[in-house]
Amino acid sequence: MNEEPQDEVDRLVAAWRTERPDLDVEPLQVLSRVSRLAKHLDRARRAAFAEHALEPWEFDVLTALRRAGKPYELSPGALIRATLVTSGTMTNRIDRLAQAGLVRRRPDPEDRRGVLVSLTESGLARVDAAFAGLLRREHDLLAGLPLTDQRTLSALLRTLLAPFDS
Amino acid sequence: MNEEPQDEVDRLVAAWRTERPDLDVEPLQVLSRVSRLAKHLDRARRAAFAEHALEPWEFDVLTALRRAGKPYELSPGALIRATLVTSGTMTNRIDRLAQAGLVRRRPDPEDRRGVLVSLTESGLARVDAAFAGLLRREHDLLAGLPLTDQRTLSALLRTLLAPFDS
DNA sequence: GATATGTATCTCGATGTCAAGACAGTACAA
DNA sequence: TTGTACTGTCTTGACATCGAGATACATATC
Repeated sequence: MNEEPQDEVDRLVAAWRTERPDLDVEPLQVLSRVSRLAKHLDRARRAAFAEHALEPWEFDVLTALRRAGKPYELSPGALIRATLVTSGTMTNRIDRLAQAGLVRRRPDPEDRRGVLVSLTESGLARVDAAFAGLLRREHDLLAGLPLTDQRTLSALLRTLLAPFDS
Repeated sequence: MNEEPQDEVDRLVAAWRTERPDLDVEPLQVLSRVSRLAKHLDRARRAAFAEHALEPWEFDVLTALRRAGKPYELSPGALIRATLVTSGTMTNRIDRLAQAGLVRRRPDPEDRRGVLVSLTESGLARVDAAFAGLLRREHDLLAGLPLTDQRTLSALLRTLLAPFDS
């Protein structure tokens, strides 16, 4: 009845079942794996971006602008919603990206409280190169999973994610 | 052929397909969802622990010790491997947990380079209470997913995770 | 038993993040 | 048109993390 552990979470769950047999630790099977996998993915992404001299936080902001399409321009507020960081963090990020010449800021002509942030030529080139590299790496990470399984997986994850994004 | 977007990742993927139709962005369907879900989970965990006056990083260390079973004692190296942080971070965490009276340090009698960290009475009580609370919350987060789907999901995630943990 | 290599932990400086709050401008209702 | 609540952005201070390097001890090889 007891399977061989195949990853750290199997070992973690087995340990809890020994220590706290009174608790239902089934949720960990899913959620601990999500957290641990995300941590590993962060590291892999960091390595992928290093080839293009980009930090993950820089990439996050630049891709949000890139996805917006021409003229690659969004407000700080829109960037905050896209990246799930606080406003203080975003101000700081935009400052440093502007200093690096990857984005530029201009006042929003329609709202005098507002600002608009856009990609520079250099920012556009860098994010396009880094994104292609990232996709190659991510493709390799998923190589062990048939496409039908990937589809199943993303559908199940979507169900969990939807309540947060609504 | 185009489905309605149901979460942020659906929108993100659709945007990429418009902007970069030359790239295969299928990997994002899985991996972006993992990252985004992990970010939301971090927030939910933070809220759950706040009820027990614990930070997530404190919980991570305390549960690793708790899972080890009596006498709830591990080396800093073992804690590093369990939590995926660097040695400098772990030293700092142990310092603060010791100061808070939740763990204690003693020299390893078998290796004079080493140290052993163990839960105090107070640390044990706190981690047990917080863990039970966390499981309740995580159970609720998964309530929308039938158990068979949860099993499918964890099996697929395990496949992705196994290479990292080997 | 001397030397070289490896392991365990800690120290230190730099950095990115968050939370709370300040401030300017907008929207809406009385 | 005046007040009130709200929105968008930025500032500040505290803090957890990382990476590189230092130190002490252990292990292997000759």
